[in-house]
Amino acid sequence: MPMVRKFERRAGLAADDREALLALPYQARSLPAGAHLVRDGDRPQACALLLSGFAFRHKITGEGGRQVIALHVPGDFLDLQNSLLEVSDHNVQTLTEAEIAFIARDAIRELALARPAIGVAMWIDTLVDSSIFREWVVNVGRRDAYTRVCHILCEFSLRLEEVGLAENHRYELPMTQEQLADALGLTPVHVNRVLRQLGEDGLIVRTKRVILIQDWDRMRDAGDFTDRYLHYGSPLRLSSADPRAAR
Amino acid sequence: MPMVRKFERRAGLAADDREALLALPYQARSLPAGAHLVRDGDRPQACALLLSGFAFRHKITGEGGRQVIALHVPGDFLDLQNSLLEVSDHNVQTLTEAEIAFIARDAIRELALARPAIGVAMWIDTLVDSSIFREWVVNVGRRDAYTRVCHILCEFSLRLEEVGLAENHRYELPMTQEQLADALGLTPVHVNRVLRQLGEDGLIVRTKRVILIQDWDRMRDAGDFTDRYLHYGSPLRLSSADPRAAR
DNA sequence: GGAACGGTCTAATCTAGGTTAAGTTCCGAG
DNA sequence: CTCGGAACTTAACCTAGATTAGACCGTTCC
Repeated sequence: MPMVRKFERRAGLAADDREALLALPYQARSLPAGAHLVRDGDRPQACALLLSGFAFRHKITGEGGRQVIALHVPGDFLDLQNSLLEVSDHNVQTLTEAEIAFIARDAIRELALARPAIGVAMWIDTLVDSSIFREWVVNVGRRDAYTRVCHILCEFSLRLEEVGLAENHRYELPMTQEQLADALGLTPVHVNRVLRQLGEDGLIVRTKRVILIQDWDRMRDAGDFTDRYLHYGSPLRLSSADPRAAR
Repeated sequence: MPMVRKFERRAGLAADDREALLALPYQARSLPAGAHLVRDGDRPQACALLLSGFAFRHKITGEGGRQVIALHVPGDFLDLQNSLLEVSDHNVQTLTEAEIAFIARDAIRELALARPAIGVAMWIDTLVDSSIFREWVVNVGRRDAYTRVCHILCEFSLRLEEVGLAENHRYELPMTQEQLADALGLTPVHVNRVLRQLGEDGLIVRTKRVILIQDWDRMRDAGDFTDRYLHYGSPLRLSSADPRAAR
């Protein structure tokens, strides 16, 4: 399970915590593209872990505009926050066909209380999500369209590489240009213009939906991108067996 | 301590957890407006709790643009995420003169591990922060300037009321128009235009920096605002003594 | 008292990105 | 094989908000 690996890297779980995490009862289901997992206003009873495929979170404004808030790749928890907050404040939907493990809210909460190291690991997971939200606020609020598109393509490249779905900055973009536009606060027309421009500028090559970033350094600069906010590396050392926690 | 009250409302702490939370060692300091608490790239060793005054978080883009990511009111933890993530991905600064309690990173982590109910309460706190980030992505990404300004003024009204700093939708805005612009992804010039317009439309009255929302319902509609994302109300029942956690 | 300064306000002009409207390409279904 | 629909693409035009440039405060500090 990639999720367990991610937790271990980030929070350094002890063996028994690892067991407990894997012992979580879940129900796996396969869902088609576009399936709704949580709707704004719902009181969800289960929390979803993405096993394969892609999903996204979004909100709809009063005027009917849609803002995509997050993209999720395999191994991501889709809505850990719904285990602790009573009513959902946004929608979660599959982007592609996806396999999803549903874990009961209560099971998550109980595990977090019974095994604090796991609680902290899940907490960290949501903190990294937060960090990405913050970067998206910046992307959408203060970068021009060209930079913005470059930035998100860089982010996707790293995140997909992390789960083995990209190699040498080459990956299949799991979303339509319209969805991409909704993630960037732009119109599909303009996203298309920028993508064409990126091709002409020799930054990317597109064939269907696969993106190849030709020159990572130039792309990173063009996208004002650093990976700091993704919080890879530098794992914490925390576990129930940690001596510092022994009191 | 307003922070403890907030936690109790949200996570329903037991008496001994309450004690432990209050027993956290801290160092209180008074800081002038504009003081830097954390800088992007830092490895902070302490976590700050805002006792009085205001603070904000922001990021600077490569082109020098600034995006304000969050406003914090008394009782807010400013950077709980820094207790668990190694290097900070953004800046935190006081907005006004402020009293701040610094709590050692390790103390927070140890408490979260030793008293899972408190860990969960802190987790919830960061989840609510997240929810606000998400709303800000939407605000900045998909709402026009007019709606955007109304929305943030509504948010501030409720959040300030929550900590006793607003009454009848009347409060002192703790930031300059330039800072407001940076929070909204707009220019100060345009923020000024919109504020004037809001006055002309009879939605607000401004005298110096105090804002009075004259007609809350109209303002809420104009700002496409709902308070769902602030996650007030509906407390969870969780504590170390919770029978469900006893295993 | 006045100089310097940070904040507010305003008008004039400009442009990045939105809007509208088609055409095109690609598939899957029948 | 061809029909229908969704995604992509492009061009022409338009507008919300940016940019630029000052004027006009208060207030603090000589």
